[in-house]
Amino acid sequence: MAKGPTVYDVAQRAGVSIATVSFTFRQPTKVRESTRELVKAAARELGYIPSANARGLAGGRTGALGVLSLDYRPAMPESDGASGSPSVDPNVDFRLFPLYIDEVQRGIEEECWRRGYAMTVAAAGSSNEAVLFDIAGRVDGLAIFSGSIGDADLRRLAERLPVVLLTGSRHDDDLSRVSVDNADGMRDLTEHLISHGLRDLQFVGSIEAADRMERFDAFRATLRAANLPVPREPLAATVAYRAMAPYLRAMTADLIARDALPEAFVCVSDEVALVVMDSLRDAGIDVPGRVAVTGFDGLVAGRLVTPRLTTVRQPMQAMGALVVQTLIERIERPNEPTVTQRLPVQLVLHESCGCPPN
Amino acid sequence: MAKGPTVYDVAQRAGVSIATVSFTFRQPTKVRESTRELVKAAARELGYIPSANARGLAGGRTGALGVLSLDYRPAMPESDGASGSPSVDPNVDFRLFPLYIDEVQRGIEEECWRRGYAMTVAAAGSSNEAVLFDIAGRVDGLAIFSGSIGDADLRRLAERLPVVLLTGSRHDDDLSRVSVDNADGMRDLTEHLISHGLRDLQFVGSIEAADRMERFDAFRATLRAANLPVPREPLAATVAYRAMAPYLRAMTADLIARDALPEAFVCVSDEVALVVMDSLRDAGIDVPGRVAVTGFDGLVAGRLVTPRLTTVRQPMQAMGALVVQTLIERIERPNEPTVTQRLPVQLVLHESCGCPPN
DNA sequence: ATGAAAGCGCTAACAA
DNA sequence: TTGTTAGCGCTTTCAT
Repeated sequence: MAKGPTVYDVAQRAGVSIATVSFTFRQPTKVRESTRELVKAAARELGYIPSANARGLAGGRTGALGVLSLDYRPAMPESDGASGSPSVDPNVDFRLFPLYIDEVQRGIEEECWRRGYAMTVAAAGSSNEAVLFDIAGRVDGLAIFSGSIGDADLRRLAERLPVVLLTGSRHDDDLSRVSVDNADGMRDLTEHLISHGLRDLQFVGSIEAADRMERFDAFRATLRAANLPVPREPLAATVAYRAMAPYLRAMTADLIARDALPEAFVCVSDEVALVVMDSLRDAGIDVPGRVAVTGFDGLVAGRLVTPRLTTVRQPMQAMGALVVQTLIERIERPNEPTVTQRLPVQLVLHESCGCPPN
Repeated sequence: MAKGPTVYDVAQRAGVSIATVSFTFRQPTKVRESTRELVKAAARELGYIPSANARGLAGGRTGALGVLSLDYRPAMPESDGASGSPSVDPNVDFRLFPLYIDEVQRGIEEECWRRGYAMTVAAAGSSNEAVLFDIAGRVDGLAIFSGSIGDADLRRLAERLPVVLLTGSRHDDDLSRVSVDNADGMRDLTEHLISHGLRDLQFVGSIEAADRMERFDAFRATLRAANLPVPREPLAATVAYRAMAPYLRAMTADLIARDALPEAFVCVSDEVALVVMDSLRDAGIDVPGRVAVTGFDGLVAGRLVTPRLTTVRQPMQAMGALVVQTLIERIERPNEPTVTQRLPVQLVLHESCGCPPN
């Protein structure tokens, strides 16, 4: 283990120059087959593993892509329905089901390796500035879930290396983005609910992030076009992520107590929808009989609950892959202009909106 | 973005030598405060981000740790209980709930950043040999989920850099391991079931991996000690991971049809237990009334089902942290002998074993 | 306290 | 086809 054989060792053992060793691995065609075999044999015998550092230094690139992900710690405290008590140990803070970010990250990971890049990850939550710049210094490009770092840091990073943002649609900066057709999805979803004959629809969840705002806007626009009452703002519009679940439960209970339930809860995300549905069930409210509930994202978890969650599915895996492709393109052609790419979404109808089981 | 400022640029701008720039960041005390500020200012103005490659090359280390994880693709095809039909789109292959590996990986990630290391990941499933050696070349140490790569590759890697295996307890090699007290946990669990008056216990699941074998052995030993019938081998003992869920469903149905259900299914893992419970529910079999079911691992998902799953919780987060600590120790002191560390597990009693709700 | 200079292991011209 | 050689950006003695 001590030192690790280098090109020099391999070259010596094979009786060739270090250039030949390098060529053998990087441009095999430039080396006569017999020589190549010789070198490979020597490398194998020595247990030679090329240093990515040296390679990167010489080549001016690291061969790795980085991901800055959010630190979604405790996911939604679901109850199991058997009791009203919280079903999650407070000392266990792991997400209850795979989130949006997990699926996208998987897409990134696969595309990375497919394209010959390594993937280095950092959860922005746990990251101080040092960590941030450490990872920036060791990758050729950075995929950033928007919201994971501050604007100032973001700008500094983007000046130094290719950066692609996941979601978010602000236009006051000049960054590449991969996003989805939030408005289309929400319009389709809302129209579908209207087609069920529902007229009193409430939007639920924080809309601080730009893409969530798009959803809310599309929701309103669709209601307006249908001459239906248009809520001025969402329920729980500004509640912080960590506080969302308890807030939603209290809110639901309150609406029930006041007999003020709408005909449908149009939730900004599946995570929100799942909590809302669970609260309703705890209270004995029939979904979708008494009130319909919809989500947005298309998490796997939405298909495991009863009734299954009607939602808008984002092509998360594809988004991850597209981020990587975009990053690599910018690495190879740094001077191209930035791009915002939107992927289509898909309306997924299940029972929570009132559709019959299929 | 183009080139990125280097120490030389910063040095020039600050009117000092490159050594001073380096010292400013690595050994600040060696530099007069005024100089330090000067350098830092220059660095900030230039947007200087140190190259991890160059740093690594010079320092003989990369500052990153790697993780080789398994490529658990389609998790368990659970049904939602509303219908017998599979509730998962075949074109969506993301795990249904966070697995053992996710929680351990989170522990690794956190400890990595805490200790100032970056974390690079590779899913072994998608990895050919090239990927394997690529990652090996870019990290100072490797955490490997056992089973993710072949023995030969494992040996080669271990010769070249510090390696710690997660779980698995073979003693025919000389590798460091982080594992848990599988036997203790299974003994406690089995004794608990016996204390419920259960006498006809069946073990379910593959025991190919060493730690799973330990669980089965402890299960048998405990039954033997209690003078109860000891199954010679588990049900589904050799079924492959991907084929497990359908196999279990068929198996359960068959046992029911033959009226051959045991009094308890002691499952090798929570994943197996969840499928078994779900199949039983689909068939209208009462758990734990007619048959008790237990798991092993302590996945979050086990607390979300009804009845909640009695299981043995592994300290997954702590395991991840310990792996990193062990790795770092070996990096700093390469000549220390390898170690196998076992962490204690905890019996978690819920309703699936027959305990009353708490 | 700061600078000069020698590498770290590899790649890629350029030579031969 | 293969070898020679000049860096890549940084750390780290060793001088000053």
